[in-house]
Amino acid sequence: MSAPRHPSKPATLHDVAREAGVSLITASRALSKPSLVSDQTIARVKQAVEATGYLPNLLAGGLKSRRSRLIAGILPALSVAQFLPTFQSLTSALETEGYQLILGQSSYDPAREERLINAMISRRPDGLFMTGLVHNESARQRLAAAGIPVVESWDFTDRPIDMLVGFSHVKVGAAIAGFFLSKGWKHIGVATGDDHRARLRCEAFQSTLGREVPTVWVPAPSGVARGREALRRLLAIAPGLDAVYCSSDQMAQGVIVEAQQQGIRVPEQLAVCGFGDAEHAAHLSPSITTVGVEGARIGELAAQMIMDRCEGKQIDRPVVDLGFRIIERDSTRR
Amino acid sequence: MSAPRHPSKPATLHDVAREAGVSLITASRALSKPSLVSDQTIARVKQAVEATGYLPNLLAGGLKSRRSRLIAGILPALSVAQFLPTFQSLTSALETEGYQLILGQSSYDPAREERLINAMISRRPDGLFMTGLVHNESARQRLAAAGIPVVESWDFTDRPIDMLVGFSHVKVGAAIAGFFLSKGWKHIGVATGDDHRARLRCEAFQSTLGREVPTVWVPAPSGVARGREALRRLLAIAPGLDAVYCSSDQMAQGVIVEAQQQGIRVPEQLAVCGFGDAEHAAHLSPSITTVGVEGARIGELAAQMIMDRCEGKQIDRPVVDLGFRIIERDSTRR
DNA sequence: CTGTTAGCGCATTCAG
DNA sequence: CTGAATGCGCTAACAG
Repeated sequence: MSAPRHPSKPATLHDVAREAGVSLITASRALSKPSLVSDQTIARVKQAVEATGYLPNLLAGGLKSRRSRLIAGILPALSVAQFLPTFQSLTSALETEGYQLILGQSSYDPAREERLINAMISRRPDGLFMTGLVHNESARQRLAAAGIPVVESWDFTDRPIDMLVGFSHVKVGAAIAGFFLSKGWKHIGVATGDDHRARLRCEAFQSTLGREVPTVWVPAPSGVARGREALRRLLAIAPGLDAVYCSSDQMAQGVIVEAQQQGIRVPEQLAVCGFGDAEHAAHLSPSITTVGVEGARIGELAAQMIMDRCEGKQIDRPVVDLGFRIIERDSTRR
Repeated sequence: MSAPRHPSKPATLHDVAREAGVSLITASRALSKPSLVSDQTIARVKQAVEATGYLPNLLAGGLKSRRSRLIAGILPALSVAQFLPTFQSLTSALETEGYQLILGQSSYDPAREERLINAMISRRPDGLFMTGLVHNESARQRLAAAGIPVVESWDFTDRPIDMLVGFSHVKVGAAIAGFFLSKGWKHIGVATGDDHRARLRCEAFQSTLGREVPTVWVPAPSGVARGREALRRLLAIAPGLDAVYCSSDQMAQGVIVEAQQQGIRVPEQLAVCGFGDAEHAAHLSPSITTVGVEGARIGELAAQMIMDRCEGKQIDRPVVDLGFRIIERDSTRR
């Protein structure tokens, strides 16, 4: 059995000040604005910190200073590999400056997303990072009203709530279609997740092709198993298929495995293109043609923009289009 | 250019109370302890909340109530796929009860881990979730002194700081060795990450085999590219290799790809076993033999244990060994 | 069921 | 360079 523990109350700045023989505020300054305090006093205070085992209470400090040094970060789900580099670099960049990330998962559900945004605002974060755009109007207004820096990402619009770092999925879809057209492939299919951004790419892909092509939708987040399933379903409706665009590299991998399993040679008989340039894409056999996106850079830039704004700086380019590039590898070279 | 925004100050509970014509505390209770307030008053307060656009300030509430409803969660890096199901379920379970997770990345660095733990404690979280055990003695004491529920995970010891949900990597290593021995393979090699838990498995693997075997270490986190590199290095030092244990399924996949590339048939000429039962492991060709671990369950259970303790409940089983199982698939069937 | 009082731990005034 | 007073927004404790 494990019982609740009732430890002695943690030391407060008050205890430190008493131990050091200085006033509360001097202790406070010694720790957070040392330039205002004599070296001697700083030394005494630091010693008192050691002696008492003091750790500051950032909640209390934040209440008065209105700076929580907390940044909210919302993504659909941690299991979506695409966003990991973004959140990894975002979290790292924040940590080095003493900020921490509060994580929220919206599960691709707009209602949950709105509840989550409200819950986050209630924590008075100094900023908020959103994967995707906020479409819900009342959530947009709440965020605007909160008056904190907000970075939307992984998508594009000229009118973000506040700031944006991303790229256009419409352009991605069109570029992939252009690539497919340049190859002269005739029997094209699509295996795609059903989330908003994948839909944008898919629609642009088809409208650039100038026609509808056989398409299989799978629930996001799409994985290897979904990719295998998708190819089976695609072949059932389009037996002569010779090229597939997949909404993620995980799906693409599933499609490739399923093809090989069925004795269909990739790329000779079936060309496959993914999206996201996942870690493994370059190292499989065949290596996967995909769309490279600067996921880590998104997190880095967003962290910088949010923190700069927290320092009161102006942001020269509040809307950044990082673009993308098609990375041709073996899965489409024949 | 994007300038700092200066919005009208957000509504406080004070504003709500005035709008509703009740006292501050009544408004507070109407929102957080409705059973103590008449339905009529609740209705008036809720209306006032709508009218003012009020969102509670959980920082302020937490300061007084000593309940931040914040849980700290520390992992080596978000890019380590193994821990994703754990953090996904942890975050979800917490969110449904109004708790949020503060994320920290320790980068497999003990010094960073300690700084991170201190930074987290400064936020006065109601609980802390650790991936792995806390080995640093001063960090252990800090955590014990903080008096909050702490769950260590993804490893095993009889003497955790507070609570534990995990399994023994020593037993895993021994079990894999037993599996390899039962197969009668003679020319065994190891491709492993250099992190603490992978080391434990590797040592137990070799000591159960009763001898040292050719081993290639790669820096954690290990990925597909590292797996390919590892097999090349292994073959250089052990040309007759016929079975490899890999410390992750990503590594295993890399080993398999590299083998196929070199014309080595898996499993006929080279048996490959991974660890973690990643999503893709079952769906590749060949499917990957691996060690299944209840990653999502770890997060779920940990969330429950932490939240129960926050409610003052006793935890019947503060140390839970979830075990593991070897999942034999095609990559070792010959 | 409702209200009054007090204070969580700290940082921001203002004053020496 | 140091200090005293004040209050951030909210809830616990006690009273009606």
